[in-house]
Formats: sequence, structure tokens, C-alpha cells
Amino acid sequence: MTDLRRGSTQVLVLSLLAEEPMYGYQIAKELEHRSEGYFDFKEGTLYPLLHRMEKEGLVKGEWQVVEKGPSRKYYAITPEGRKTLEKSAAEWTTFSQRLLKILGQEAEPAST
Amino acid sequence: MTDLRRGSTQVLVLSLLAEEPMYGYQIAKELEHRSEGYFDFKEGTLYPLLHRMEKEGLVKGEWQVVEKGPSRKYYAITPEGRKTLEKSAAEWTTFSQRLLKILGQEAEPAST
DNA sequence: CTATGTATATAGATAATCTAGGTATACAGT
DNA sequence: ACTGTATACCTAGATTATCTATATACATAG
Repeated sequence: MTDLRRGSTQVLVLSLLAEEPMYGYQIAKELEHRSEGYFDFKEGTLYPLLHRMEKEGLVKGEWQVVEKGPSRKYYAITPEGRKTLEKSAAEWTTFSQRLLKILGQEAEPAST
Repeated sequence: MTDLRRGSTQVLVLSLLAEEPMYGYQIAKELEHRSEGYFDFKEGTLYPLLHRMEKEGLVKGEWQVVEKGPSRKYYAITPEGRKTLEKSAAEWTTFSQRLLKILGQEAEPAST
């Protein structure tokens, strides 16, 4: 399953952050919930990704102290992040369509 | 674009070989043609993949001498390859649907 | 004799992800 | 007091599909 998802992590994270700022743990839980358990982000994937995205200017992190429990680092999407999201979402859509076409999932009525 | 396609190469190759045996160069050209240039397999990807798939028993290669030009190694899909193809195609379909759902490509009518 | 197309092959680099570990707080159960 | 579970962050090292670049070899066109 790993290579299936390869490269999709970033666009998924960006799509969530486009709605509202979230912290890492929340992102993982939210994606798991929305996909009914299908997407299951590992910490070793998610946190380095968030750091990389921040370094690239796609998101901006900000620590927030919580009364009870560990502090959270909230990430907000930047204008550049939105641009990247739009572009990536379009690319993934094209890719999916191309792939499914080749795989014959187009559901053309069977000939003969 | 590299990580977009990651892992999809095998299922694409298998889907072609499910139709008829083909040789490496032919597979590359055929996929490029069917996708109108979208899929563009590199040699460094395709040949090692074919060797790996043969080692795993998904395909079986056979050299054929051609009157004019270099010999060709034709690959035929095995029963096990067909099983893998079915499973992989289903996985990719699920993945695509899940991804597009999260990305909001579902085209639900805007609320409000 | 050089370039292009056909056809296969491999060595080395790249990079996203996973595994497996770590730190720390809060709370429930024993 | 101790243990486990949930929350919340972090990173080092290994894995592996893919790409770049290079090599060999035959056929044909210029």
C-alpha cells in the first residue's frame, strides 16, 4: 500500500489545511476519520512532511499552549500552499483518470 | 510527477500484458500512445521492473529473434500475474476514489 | 561516418515513506 | 505508587521505486 499512496500525502494534508489550521495529530486523526480508516498516516511520514512544507513556504506553524496536555503546533496554509494545492489536486485528478482509463475501469459497455 | 506514478507502473504493465504478450520497448510505446503521451516510461524503470516481475512469477519472458533489428524479449502474463493484476487494479480504484473524495472532487453542490 | 530508431541492460543517485525508537502530560484502573 | 492508554511532538536509519546516464548492437538514411 505504501507506493500506492506515495506523493499523495502532501496534497491530502494541504486539502485539510485549506479548510482551517490544524495540528499534526489532528491531521492524522481527521484523515483517518474522513476515509473511514483507509488513510493511516504514520508519524514518521507526517511530521517530517510538515517540517518540509514549512521550509518550502506552503504552510506556517505556530505553537499553542493547551491547558491540559502537550502543546500543539498548528499549521496554517499559505497563499503559496493554496497555489500548490490547486495544481497538485488537478494533477492527481488527471493521473487518476488516465490510470483508470488504461486499467479499463471506464465501464464501456462490453463489445460482443 | 514521479511520486504521482509511484507504484502504478506494475499494474499498468500487467494490464497491457493481460491482452497479449509484448516486449519492453513495445510496452513503453503502447502506454505512451494510449495515454496520449501522459505515461512516459523510462528504460531505467521498465526493464528492472520486468526482471523483478519475472523473478516473482508474474510474467514470463521469452527471447525472439527478429529478421531485421535487435532481438526482442516477449513477456507473457502468468496466472499469478492475472491475480495480482485484479487485486492491484481494485486497490488503485479504491485509492483513487478515496483520494478524490478527500480532495473534494466529488462535485457535491455547494451548500449556502 | 554520423545520426536516428529500434531494443535491451545496468550502475548509481534521489527521495518519500516506514519502522522503531524517544520525550512529555493527563487520567483511569489497580 | 504503578501501569496502561490517549494525547502530542520529534528523529535516525532502512527500504525501495524511479530517474539519470551510460553501454551495447543492428538497420537505415543522409
